[in-house]
Amino acid sequence: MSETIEQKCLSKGVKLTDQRRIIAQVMSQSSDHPDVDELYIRVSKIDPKISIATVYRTVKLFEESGILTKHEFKGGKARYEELNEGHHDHLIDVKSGEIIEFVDEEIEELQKKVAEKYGYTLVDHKLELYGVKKKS
Amino acid sequence: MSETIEQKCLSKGVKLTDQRRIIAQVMSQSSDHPDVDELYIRVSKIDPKISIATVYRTVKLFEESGILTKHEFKGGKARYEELNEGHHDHLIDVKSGEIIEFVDEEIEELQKKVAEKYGYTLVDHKLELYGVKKKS
DNA sequence: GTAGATGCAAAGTATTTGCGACAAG
DNA sequence: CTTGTCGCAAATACTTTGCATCTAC
Repeated sequence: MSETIEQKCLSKGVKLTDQRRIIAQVMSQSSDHPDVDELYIRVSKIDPKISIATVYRTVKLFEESGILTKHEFKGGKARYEELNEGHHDHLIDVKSGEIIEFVDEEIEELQKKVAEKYGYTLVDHKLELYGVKKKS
Repeated sequence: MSETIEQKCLSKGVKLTDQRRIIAQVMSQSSDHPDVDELYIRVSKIDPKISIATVYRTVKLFEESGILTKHEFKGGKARYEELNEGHHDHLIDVKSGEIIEFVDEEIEELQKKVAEKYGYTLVDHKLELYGVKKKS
């Protein structure tokens, strides 16, 4: 287990409020990739007085602080995920919406090479695979 | 040169109106990846009476008909591009916003393999590289 | 004590839709 | 003719913001 979100807030100078603590806790416990509405529903169960504006403000702040990462998958709302040391990409089941995380070093390397080829240094990338489950 | 957008409309049974013809023409002549606002500005120069609702309806229709393809790059509005036989991905200059199209067969292959590995058939994918230009 | 965070409601964006008038096939 | 399209404005969906109040440090 790496640093908790609370520890990250401290080390990055992000003030810790009750609301932020709750949002951090919910995100840590979410292994899916909730959108803001879903996150709001989950935090509301812990503290019903939290407003959706605070949830929006907090995910944005956490994203800027490198605590969460934002995904904009096809045709939907922005979804968030805790950012850990291990980078990964996503394989999305187009039928069920299920998301599988994967890492492929070979692809990562090739991406860098492609950027180099055009005279760029890769600073970020987005790879999403959309698939249908095979009959087995 | 492959089929024109107008030809594609005919073969796909999409009714051709003046507005659609103009939008098709503008998209054909656009080598960048305009968003709806930008597209609206361009078509308005040809026919100022076209409404933005029609532009939205048309790009959606063209997308569903496989004539245009939609991109949702980071933190921006949806942008459209004419869909040709040649598939490609995008390398985006994070400073200037410039977009470079590229193809890398090796990456394409690896993507299929990754999907297979998890028991999926790849139906679509999205690969965007974000980079900064190297000093030369 | 003070700078920054919160809740609320109002304001912004981007996009979609209902409807009566109109045009393509 | 008849079905589908257009323009308009209103509606929707998601996200941001102004402001008065409150809270972490």
